[in-house]
Amino acid sequence: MQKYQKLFNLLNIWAQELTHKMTTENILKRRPPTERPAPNVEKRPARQRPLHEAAVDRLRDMIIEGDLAVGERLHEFNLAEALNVSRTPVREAVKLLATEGLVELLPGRGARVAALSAKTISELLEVIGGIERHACELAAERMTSRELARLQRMHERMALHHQAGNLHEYFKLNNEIHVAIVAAAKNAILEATHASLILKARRGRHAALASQARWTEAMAEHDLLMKAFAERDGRKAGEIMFQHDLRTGEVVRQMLKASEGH
Amino acid sequence: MQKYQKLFNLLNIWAQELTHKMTTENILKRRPPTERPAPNVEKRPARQRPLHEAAVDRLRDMIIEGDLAVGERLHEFNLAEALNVSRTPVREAVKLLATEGLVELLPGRGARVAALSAKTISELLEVIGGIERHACELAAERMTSRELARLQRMHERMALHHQAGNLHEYFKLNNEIHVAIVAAAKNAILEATHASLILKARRGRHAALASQARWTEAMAEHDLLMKAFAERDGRKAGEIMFQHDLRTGEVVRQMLKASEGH
DNA sequence: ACTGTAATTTCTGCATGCAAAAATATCAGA
DNA sequence: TCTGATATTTTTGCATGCAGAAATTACAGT
Repeated sequence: MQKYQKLFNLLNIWAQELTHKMTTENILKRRPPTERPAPNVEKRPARQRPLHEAAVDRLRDMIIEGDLAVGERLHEFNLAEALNVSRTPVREAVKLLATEGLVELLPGRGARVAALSAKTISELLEVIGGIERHACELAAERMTSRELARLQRMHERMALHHQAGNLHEYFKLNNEIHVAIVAAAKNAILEATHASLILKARRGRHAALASQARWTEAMAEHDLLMKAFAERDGRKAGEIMFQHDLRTGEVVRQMLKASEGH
Repeated sequence: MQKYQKLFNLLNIWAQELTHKMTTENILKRRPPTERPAPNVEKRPARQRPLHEAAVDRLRDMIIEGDLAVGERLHEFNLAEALNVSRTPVREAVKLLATEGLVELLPGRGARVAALSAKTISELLEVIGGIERHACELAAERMTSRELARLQRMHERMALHHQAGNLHEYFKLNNEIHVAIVAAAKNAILEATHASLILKARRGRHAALASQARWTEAMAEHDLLMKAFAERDGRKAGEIMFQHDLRTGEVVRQMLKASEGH
C-alpha cells in the first residue's frame, strides 16, 4: 500500500549519502578496458522487448479480463510493483491505454478504468459493423482465390466447433474470420482501425458468450456471408456482415444493460 | 547537440554534493506551518495543462506542418530543449504519436517521423470515405432539423468562400462540415475514430490545397450532398460522400506520387 | 455527533541519474 | 587508402528523486 514512501525515500538518501563518493569516483575513473569484456559476458539482461510495451499488454489484459474493476483507480506505484518495473513504463502504458479508451485520465489524479456502458458497446459494434461492411465490399473485389479458399476452410472448421458445442474454439475462429476478411480488403489503415476497435469490444465479448440462441443465429448468418463471398457479391456480403454485427451488438447491449441494472 | 552531457551531469553531481546535506536537513526539519503560507503566495506555477499533452500537440503540429522532415530522427534531448520540458513528457508524447502513426518507433533507437506515402494517404482516404459514408447514413436518420439547418448555413458560407476564391477559409469550413456530419451520426466512437483518421490525413492536406480543378468539382459534390440530406436520403448522401472522398484521395495521391518521384 | 480547518500522508507529474546499447570517431595493420 | 578492431561519445530506456496537489486523517469548536 506504499505506506511511508517518503520515509522510505529518506532512508535511501542516507544510504546513498554513504556510498555517494564512491559512486562518483567510479564514474571518474572509468573501468580500464582490459577488464571490461570478462564481466560483461556473464551478464544477461536478456531484454529485447521494451518494458513499456509489455506493461501495456499486461495492463490491457488485466482490464479486459476484469482483473481491474471498472472505475478502479490505477496506482502507479502498486502497478509498478505488480509488474515488477518502475513507475516510468507504467506511466507510459497508462497513457497509451487512455488513447485506446480503456482507461480514463483524471488530470492531476492519475487514471481509472473506463466504464464500458451498454451504450458504448452498442456504438462500438455499430462502428465495427460499418468497417466490416466496407471490408466485405473491398475484400470481395480484392481477395485472391487462395484467400477465399482459406476463409471457406476456416468457416467449415467453425461450423464443426458449433456442432460440437465447443463455444470457446468457435469464438476464436469467429474472430479470426472477421480479422481475415478485413485483411483481405488489402488496406493497412482499415486493418489497424478495425483491430483497435475489436480490442475494445473484447471487453464486452464475454457477455455475448452466454447467449446460446444468438450462437445458432450467428452461425446461419456466417453461412450466408460465405455464400455471398463465393459469388463475389461484396454489396450483399457487406449488408449481411453489417446486420450480423448490429445484432451481436444488440445482444451484448441487453446483457450489459441487465447486469448494469442489477 | 548535447555534447558532453555526461560531463554536464557530473558537474551537477558535484554541485548537488555540496548542497546535499542542507537539502536532507530541509526534508527532515519540515518548514514550520507559520511561514508556509507566505512564500507560497508569490509562487505561480500556473500550470493547469499537463506538459505531456502540450508536448503531443506541439510535436504533432511540427510533424504535420513539416517542421520535422519525414524520416528525421526524434532526439529526446533536443526536443525536450526545444519544448522547454524534460525528456519524460517528450518520451510520453512520442509514444502517443506512435500509436497515431505519425512516428515510427525504432526499438532501442528512439523514433523517427513516419513516412507518408502516396499509398498510405490513399488508404487513409478510403477508410475515411467508408466512415463518412456510414456517418451520412446515420446522420440522415438521426440529425435534428436544427443540425440540418446549421449544416446548410455552413455549406452556404463555404460556397461564398469558394466564389471569393478564399481557399484557406473554404478548406476550414469544408473540414468543419465533414466533422459536423459525423457528429450528427450521434455515435461517439464513430466520431473519435473519424477524428483520429482526419488528423493523420491532415499531413497530406496541403497537397490537395494546390488543385484548383478539384476545388470546383468538390464544391459541386458538396451541393449534391446537401440536396441528399435535405431529402433525408442517407443512402444517397453516403454514396456521394464516399465518392467525394475517393476522388480527393486520388488527387492527393497523385500529387504525393509526383513529389515522391522528384 | 457534525462541520470546517489544519496536519499528515499518499500520489502524481515532471526532472534527472545512470547503465547499457547504438552511433561515431580513432587508429593500427593490410 | 581501405578495413576492421577498439575506444569514445551520444542516446536511449528505465529507475528514482522531489515538489506540490490531492486525499486522508486528526481535531477543535459548535
